[in-house]
Amino acid sequence: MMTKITNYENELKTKNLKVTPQRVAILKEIESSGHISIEDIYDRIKKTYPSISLATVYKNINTMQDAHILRSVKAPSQKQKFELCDDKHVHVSCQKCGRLEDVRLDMSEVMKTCANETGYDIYDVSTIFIGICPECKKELP
Amino acid sequence: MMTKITNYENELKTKNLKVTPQRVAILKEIESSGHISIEDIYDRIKKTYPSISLATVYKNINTMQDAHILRSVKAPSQKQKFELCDDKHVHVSCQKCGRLEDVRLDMSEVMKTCANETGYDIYDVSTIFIGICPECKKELP
DNA sequence: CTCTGTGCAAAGCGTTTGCAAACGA
DNA sequence: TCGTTTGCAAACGCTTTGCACAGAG
Repeated sequence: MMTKITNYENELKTKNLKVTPQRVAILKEIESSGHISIEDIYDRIKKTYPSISLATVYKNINTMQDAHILRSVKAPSQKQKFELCDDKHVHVSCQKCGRLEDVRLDMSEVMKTCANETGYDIYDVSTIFIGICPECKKELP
Repeated sequence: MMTKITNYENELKTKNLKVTPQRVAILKEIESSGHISIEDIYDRIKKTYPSISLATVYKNINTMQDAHILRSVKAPSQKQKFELCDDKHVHVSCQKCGRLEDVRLDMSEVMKTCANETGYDIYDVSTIFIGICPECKKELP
């Protein structure tokens, strides 16, 4: 079975990016959390890699976004978070507690409809459902 | 026929917000443009209302967002923009030229599916399709 | 009259940049 | 070795805040 490290290495090499411990650490944090903010990535990596700089995290997030390895998710009134591009899913955000969850929901039909209506070539879609999660519902009047 | 001004007044009064010329001007700019950034709102209003302050625009955008009169739209690698909450539509963004367009596309079925799968009460959805617009397609290899 | 909203200037914060040293290929 | 990446510190730009005054209800 292929290890994750090897996958990250291939992913980076394919895009002509060098494989550095910082980049691998960032990708590991993003994968293990699903979606995570820059500050949280930095805080977590610093525990095992104290010399890493916040600027390095920023630079790498930008580089890897440009290379379509990562993408950003932004729920209303929350920090930008990042996730791996190969995760095909939508998001649901609780307006009350702020949690952000992944939902396996196929958007390919809607993408086709949008392409037909607009004449655009559609190759991605970012979807965030806004609502109240089951836990918060219990606590409401 | 009811004027727009009256609508804005009612909208604000219903939410216990005072009707000020600044707020009405902001709402007018957002409505006429569909979606617009804070800086653009400020620049346009200043032409007819030179004394308005950027801080006032920020404060009002936040207040009216909290009151669910406005909502924000954020396409990847672009500034936050704002639109009226009563506009039910999705967005399509061209990755090449950056334009953002509205698309009348009904998401209510997808919202139901999401609610069923997650147990959330879903009351809104933010959708941005990413692609290449017809004009930019012509210029590509 | 009272409380909310406005304008200004300053502070705050997240993000980017420039540069020399370190590192990957 | 050569081009890329890192870390640091300073700079930047967007957003928020505090306060005195003005304005809406």
